Amino acid sequence: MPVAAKSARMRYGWRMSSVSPRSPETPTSSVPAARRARKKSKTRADLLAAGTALFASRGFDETTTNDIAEAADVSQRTLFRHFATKEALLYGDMDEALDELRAGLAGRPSGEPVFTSLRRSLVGLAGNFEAHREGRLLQARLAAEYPSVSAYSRATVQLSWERAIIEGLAERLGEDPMLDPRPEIIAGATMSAVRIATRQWVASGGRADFVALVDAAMAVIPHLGELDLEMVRDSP
Amino acid sequence: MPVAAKSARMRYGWRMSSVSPRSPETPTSSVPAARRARKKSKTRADLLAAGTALFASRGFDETTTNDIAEAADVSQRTLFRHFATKEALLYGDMDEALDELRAGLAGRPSGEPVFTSLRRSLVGLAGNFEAHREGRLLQARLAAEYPSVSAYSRATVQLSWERAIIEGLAERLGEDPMLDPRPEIIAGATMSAVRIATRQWVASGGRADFVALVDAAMAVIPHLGELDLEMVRDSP
DNA sequence: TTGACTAATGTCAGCGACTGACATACCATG
DNA sequence: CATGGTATGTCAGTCGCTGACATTAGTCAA
Repeated sequence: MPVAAKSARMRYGWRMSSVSPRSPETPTSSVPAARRARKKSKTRADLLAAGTALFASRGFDETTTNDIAEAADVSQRTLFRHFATKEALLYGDMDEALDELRAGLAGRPSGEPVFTSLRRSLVGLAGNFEAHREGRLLQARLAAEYPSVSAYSRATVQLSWERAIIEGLAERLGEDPMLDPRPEIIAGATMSAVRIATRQWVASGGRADFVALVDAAMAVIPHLGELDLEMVRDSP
Repeated sequence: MPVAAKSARMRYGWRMSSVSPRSPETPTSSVPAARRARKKSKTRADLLAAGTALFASRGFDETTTNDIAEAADVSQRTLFRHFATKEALLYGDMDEALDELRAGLAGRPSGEPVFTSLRRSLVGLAGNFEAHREGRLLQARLAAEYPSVSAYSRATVQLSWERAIIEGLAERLGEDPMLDPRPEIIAGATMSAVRIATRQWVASGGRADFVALVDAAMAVIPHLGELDLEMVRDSP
């Protein structure tokens, strides 16, 4: 029961391309010259599995990178060749989610209203969360307990989503995101919506409907302007 | 010229209350029993000054915490008693900005429209930036160059502002921020506006009018709803 | 003034994330 | 099979950061 961990680390975490395990072509035959890639993928997958298991049972700070490497039967050095940081290892399966988000945004029909496109794209993210419920819940719980995990989530994982949204929206709007502030502003509001939805989803133990939660939070964005007229809070 | 630093560290950074240097009561007399506090403040100030100077001349990763401690003529252990992390030392003068933001929000008249309150409160932040131009520019430049600094800025500094805004808005709206998503959504959009404004301000070398920049970015928030109707981007 | 009390600092040993350098094993390819 | 490149192992080292304990020095009451 590490009391909100008094310490922890974090580095950024980008780079490291190495394609995710994915389906190795076809179980057999086809392209026989891929053993090397398959072994590499396996090493990565082993590390991911070992890390997840240890983090879940012991906690984040309580697990050393050496523990993980040994559990995966590789050297610590190999671990750090696959993952830039300990945190990156915890979020090692997040690339797919990013891809789905990007693809979702890019795939929306041209004439569709912006917020509709955004909401529909987030369905992809939501689906990914439900498809990896246990892993996502673990990540969320560790982020709630360990500051370094929380920081990594915000500064790396969520930032990558935000950037994907900014680029996707700018593309749809046909504007340069460095000149038109709207994509970035919308992305900021959207990330808040995603955090709200995630928090509620985690609180429900992953049983709530993620899509509905995101939609509910997203729904308030277009109505923010109405608040500008309200003269709230007359002291009772 | 560290090429976007290949490595760096970060921990969270909260805790550590120790009041900022502020005015030590009165130059003389008054409360003579405060030498201890003054010395502590001086140590902190020395560390801050040493850190700033070294970071500016050598870079962030290129400066060790030991370098800073020695430059300030204290032990490394003392440095870490004053600042939880190396990054927290770089942002050691940011508390004032947070206080101004909080106070600004709390001090706005009750009947004032929400966005007006927010914009006026951000004037405090802007003023703080202009009052500490060199320091803020250094922080921004280091954040652009070193991932660990950027991560800390996002995950700690900006998060504290965001929380202040959420709490301030919830208070004004008389709502529980855990039930009403609007404060958090607005805060997310606002933080994007602040980042946009900061980026432009830094690009201008700190010469642009920060208040005007924030206002310009904030101005689009109430009009986000209009985007929902647009059917943009008909391929040319 | 003196003598406890305690807050601030120093010292030291150590943990653990991460890295560079070099060696080795192994798959790929002509 | 020879050649080459890539994934991995080994090892030593850096650096941020921490716990434990000793020391210094304001503080405050008698």
